Amino acid sequence: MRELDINFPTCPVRNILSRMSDKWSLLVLRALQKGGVMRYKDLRNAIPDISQKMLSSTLKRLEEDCLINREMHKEIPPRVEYSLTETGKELMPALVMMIEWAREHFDVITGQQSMP
Amino acid sequence: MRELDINFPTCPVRNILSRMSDKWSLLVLRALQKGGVMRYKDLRNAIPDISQKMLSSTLKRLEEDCLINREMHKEIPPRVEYSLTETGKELMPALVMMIEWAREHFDVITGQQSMP
DNA sequence: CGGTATCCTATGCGATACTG
DNA sequence: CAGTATCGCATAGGATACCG
Repeated sequence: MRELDINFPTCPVRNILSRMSDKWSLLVLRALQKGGVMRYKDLRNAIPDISQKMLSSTLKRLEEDCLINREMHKEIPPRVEYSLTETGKELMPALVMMIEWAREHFDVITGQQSMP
Repeated sequence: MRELDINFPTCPVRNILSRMSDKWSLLVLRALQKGGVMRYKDLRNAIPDISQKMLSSTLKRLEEDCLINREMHKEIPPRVEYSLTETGKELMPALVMMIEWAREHFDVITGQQSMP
């Protein structure tokens, strides 16, 4: 019951929200939820317009934040598999709710003005 | 059952998520959920480190997206009240879930590395 | 295949000053 | 009180080339 801390970066809400507020993280998480265990290339196919650079850095960030697992198989050619961690999976209900909400209200939200 | 559209900006999920992925929108929505009807100054107090410029532009964007109401009372001095629309309120369960998740997993997520 | 490294630019955002 | 207007910068992110 400490509703006190509203300062960034110690406030959990501020801190975590700031990690989600980038262009690709949520989309990568969603792709992994739908795809299960996925390779780097699978993720590029799932999100065609993400650049290599951004996919790499997003994956690294998510791994550091313990939201995804990265399993490296030392073969030739190399094979790397990504999947959600338990922590990551526990975020999914909230993310799915946001996505459902987005689908339901898309027309209202985008109706009045244009998205550049 | 059209799971096909993954292109921005026509994909509802891509489109809506991109609107949420800024520094302040979710925090403003959360403040309005906790505070109910709030004036401009109330919001500045609730989020002390937001600049006037960003609060203004965030509010304008949220209003255009039909997530908040802006009610202008033509008095002197002026009084402007902000509140969540029905559409905005319907997003709250998902946002609250994300916040709960953030609180529960804050330690795990921030444990390994430092947040600059 | 699964990435880095480098360069470059658009823009999100903050600070400050001003206004009806 | 509730905002604009203006300036300036840091950085998120794209394009391209290269690597083990």
